[in-house]
Amino acid sequence: MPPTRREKQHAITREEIKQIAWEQMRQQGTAAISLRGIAREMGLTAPAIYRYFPSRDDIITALLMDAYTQFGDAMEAAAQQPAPSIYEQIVTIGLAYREWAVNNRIQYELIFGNPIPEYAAPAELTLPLARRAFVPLISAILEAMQMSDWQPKAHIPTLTPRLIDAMQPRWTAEGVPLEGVYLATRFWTRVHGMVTLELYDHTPPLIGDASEFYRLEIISLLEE
Amino acid sequence: MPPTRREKQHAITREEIKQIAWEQMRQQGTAAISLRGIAREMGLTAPAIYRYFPSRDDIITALLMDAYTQFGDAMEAAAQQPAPSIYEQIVTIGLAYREWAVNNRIQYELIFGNPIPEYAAPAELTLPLARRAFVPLISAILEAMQMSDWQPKAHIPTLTPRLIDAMQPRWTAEGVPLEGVYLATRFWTRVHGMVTLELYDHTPPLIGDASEFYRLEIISLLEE
DNA sequence: TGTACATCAGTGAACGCGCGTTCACTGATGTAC
DNA sequence: TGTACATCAGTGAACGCGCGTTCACTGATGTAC
Repeated sequence: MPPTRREKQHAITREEIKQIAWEQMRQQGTAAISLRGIAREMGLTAPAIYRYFPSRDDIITALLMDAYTQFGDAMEAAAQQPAPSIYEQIVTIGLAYREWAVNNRIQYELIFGNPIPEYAAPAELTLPLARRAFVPLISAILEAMQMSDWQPKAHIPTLTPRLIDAMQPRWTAEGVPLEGVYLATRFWTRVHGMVTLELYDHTPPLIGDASEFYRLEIISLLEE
Repeated sequence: MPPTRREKQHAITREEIKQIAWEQMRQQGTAAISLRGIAREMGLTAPAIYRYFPSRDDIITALLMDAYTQFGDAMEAAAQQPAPSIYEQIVTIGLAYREWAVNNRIQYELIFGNPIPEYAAPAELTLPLARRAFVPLISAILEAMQMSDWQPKAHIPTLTPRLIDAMQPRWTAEGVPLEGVYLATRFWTRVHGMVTLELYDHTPPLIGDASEFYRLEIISLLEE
């Protein structure tokens, strides 16, 4: 059956609550979300919010899931952009990662920044969304590794026995080559470092143009 | 004049307040520091704390300055360790960076993590300490760059006009080569990415042994 | 088309809690003679 | 060495604020006949 007018209105108000919650986080940090504050902003009393969310923590969970979904959408869209080579496709994904983070700062912070005190995300809801968001990057890297003429292959350090022992139990069942995991982790840690230091305004004073620095680094990441 | 007994006791209690504040942050996140909570933990009433700090924000500032000082000490100690080559000295500093962060998680979080809502660090106090902490790394990199046979030189991407334009106004007065700034920023962003993702438990599930992964990356960072 | 009833959005008061800060005070510790 | 006084640590009550959540309720909107 189609949604009734009441159901539509309900969905609209839910959306409005989430938008105001994001605005609060934007202004005061992710931990500053407050149910009473949202109600105040909407011209409602606090208990009214309970018509739309069973508790404050459920609002946070909804925001987190939306953030992951949007992030995953952005990654998938980047992976689907036509690229002349798998090499350039990885660059596209890398650039899209920063692009999304810069344009959705607070969402990025909620996902990867400090956890909110007293709040624990329900893994069964967020983990699948988190996995989905990283699939495009990982499969692009795995695909690239299968090409015999791909440069970076030579630059992956020889994995030490100690690291192999630590990685093996996690990945043999999945049938993923350890070098692929290593490379994906390398990619992610570098990208994440640049993005967070840019968002928290640590690198811009150093290099002025964080976007251009990022671009050069992403390219050189694959030329190594 | 030497400190009196009262002054000594005063300093001890100040120290105790800071220790309990760290413990609070450790358990609930950096934003969870509470003056009343500290007093409660010490078996005092809240106003008693005002004998030792003029306000809650001054406690945070004291913690932040201690954190920067300890961080700087660790960096300087690493730079002073004898190393067979400047290359290995940079590796030592890189390893010391992670070592300090892992052993002083909450201090690292306070310095580089989400800002605390409603709190702004007084730049005139923290900035000099922040600068000092990065001097050892930057001078090591600059020193290494002057060696004609140093490998990484070839792997710094050619800086684009756009990036040069953005960097130049910040550094020409200092007399520092832009490639050095680029390389130091690269080093820091990579190190920071690995460390934060390890601390927030994002990479350990992927690679099992974050310490070993870090070591390989630091080495390959300089071999590139 | 009009009426009777159920559903739902939102209110207002209250609960119990925690927060940073101010203020007038008590009582112990240290200092000067 | 003993006394008078100043200094300082810490108390207890209060201020005004904000928080999430529960509860009995009003009044509007939608539904069934």
